[in-house]
Amino acid sequence: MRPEASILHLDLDAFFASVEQRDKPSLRGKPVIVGGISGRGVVSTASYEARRLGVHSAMPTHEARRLAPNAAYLSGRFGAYRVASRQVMGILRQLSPLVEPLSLDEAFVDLAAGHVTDLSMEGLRQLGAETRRRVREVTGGLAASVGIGSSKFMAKLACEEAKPDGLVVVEPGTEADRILLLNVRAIPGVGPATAERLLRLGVRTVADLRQATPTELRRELGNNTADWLNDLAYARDDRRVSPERGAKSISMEDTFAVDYTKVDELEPMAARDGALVAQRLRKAGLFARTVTLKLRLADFSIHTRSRTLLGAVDSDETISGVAVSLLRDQAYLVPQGVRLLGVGVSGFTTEAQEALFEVSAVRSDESRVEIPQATVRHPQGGYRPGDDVTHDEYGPGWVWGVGLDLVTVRFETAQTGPGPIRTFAKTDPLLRPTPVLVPDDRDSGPGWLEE
DNA sequence: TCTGGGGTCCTAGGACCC
DNA sequence: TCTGGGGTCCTAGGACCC
Repeated sequence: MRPEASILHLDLDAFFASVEQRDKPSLRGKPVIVGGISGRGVVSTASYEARRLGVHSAMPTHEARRLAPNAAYLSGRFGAYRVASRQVMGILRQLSPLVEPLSLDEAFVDLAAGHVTDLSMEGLRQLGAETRRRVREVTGGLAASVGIGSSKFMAKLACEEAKPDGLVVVEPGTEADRILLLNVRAIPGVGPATAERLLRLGVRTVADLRQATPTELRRELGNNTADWLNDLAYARDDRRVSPERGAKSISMEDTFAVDYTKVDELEPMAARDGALVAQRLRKAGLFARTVTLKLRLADFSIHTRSRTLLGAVDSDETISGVAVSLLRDQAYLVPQGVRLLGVGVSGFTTEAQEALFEVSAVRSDESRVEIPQATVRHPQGGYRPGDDVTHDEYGPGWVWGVGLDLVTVRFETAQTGPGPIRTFAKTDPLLRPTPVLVPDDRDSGPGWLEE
């Protein structure tokens, strides 16, 4: 905790859904849901109109469809989200070089390390308002909420309080009183499991937390969590804003439309995900020593196997080979039904340390597995709801609906106002996906998130 | 037609080393 | 000879976040 309120937290409101409403005028003021739109998908972001119907992030999409049958269901356009994110981070970096992005739509800023000199309450309110105004202007209309306080904890809570589309500055000295009535679930880092344990101690609110004895907290939660919670109960938090933390792992996973029960069917998936991960690794200029294979079974249990190699690698063949080998180690689980398979790498270095015998060990020990093309990821091929398309006659639009052979397009853009709908054959030579404007994405961060 | 796809951090036990 | 302690690396699982 600092003597002055010099940490700012910014969060874009209903980020993905807001970008969609910005670029699709006919969706403004309507419920919009971005997320997995297939049978086993979940909601990533719901617009505020959809939230009013009871839809929220992490909710299974089929449930959302029941609550909001008339909402627009979109897969998401990550290129567009990255562009907006980059614009916002740019605005924040003008306040201070110390910007810590937490995801595409959220960041901390250390104002004391920057060019901001007036840290008075009035000065901070102006700064917050101006930042929100700039975000709206530069991104073409996106709403951001801002919280400012004397620690990361207070700034984040203030931002939460400010939503939607608001600003809260917490006056230094008032922190400990302000949080007394908060439910412990409002503390970032306290999830369902920790809340449940706390409840067993009769702890519901921050005030209850102060009443609990350190001994019983430690017994129930372990020393680390107990001490950390005890500090937060009095709003003590001196975590620094640390920008540019390099990635520690890269992974890819897929939930299947139906469960798989045979290892042979899963091997190509493991190989493909391994190759995709290797591709991203090379793009980032990294090498990895550890490969992890993850399975989620029909009963939703998660099982991981990892192997750390003697050297750091980045080739499709090695990573795929290890992934397949790890899958074979887990083969005994497969008959229970596998609903998700994932491959991840970690233990990064910036130089190759490929130990040759390891590669050959993988090759000789494992029969070669053919690596299918990445396009398998979207087996329906081509068009997904919400995607940008261009028609030679009608111009730019977006995919409104996809049928067996047909695709329905709404011709409108951020600038046009609501536009007309037309249906085409998927194979129509005049229609094609609009090339995505992806910023070169060294600092792209996690790809998929809810707001 | 129950429950995504990224990530981060922590814990705990065993191997191994000094 | 009858019992150490610290540190690091590795693995598996779990909690949590957006």
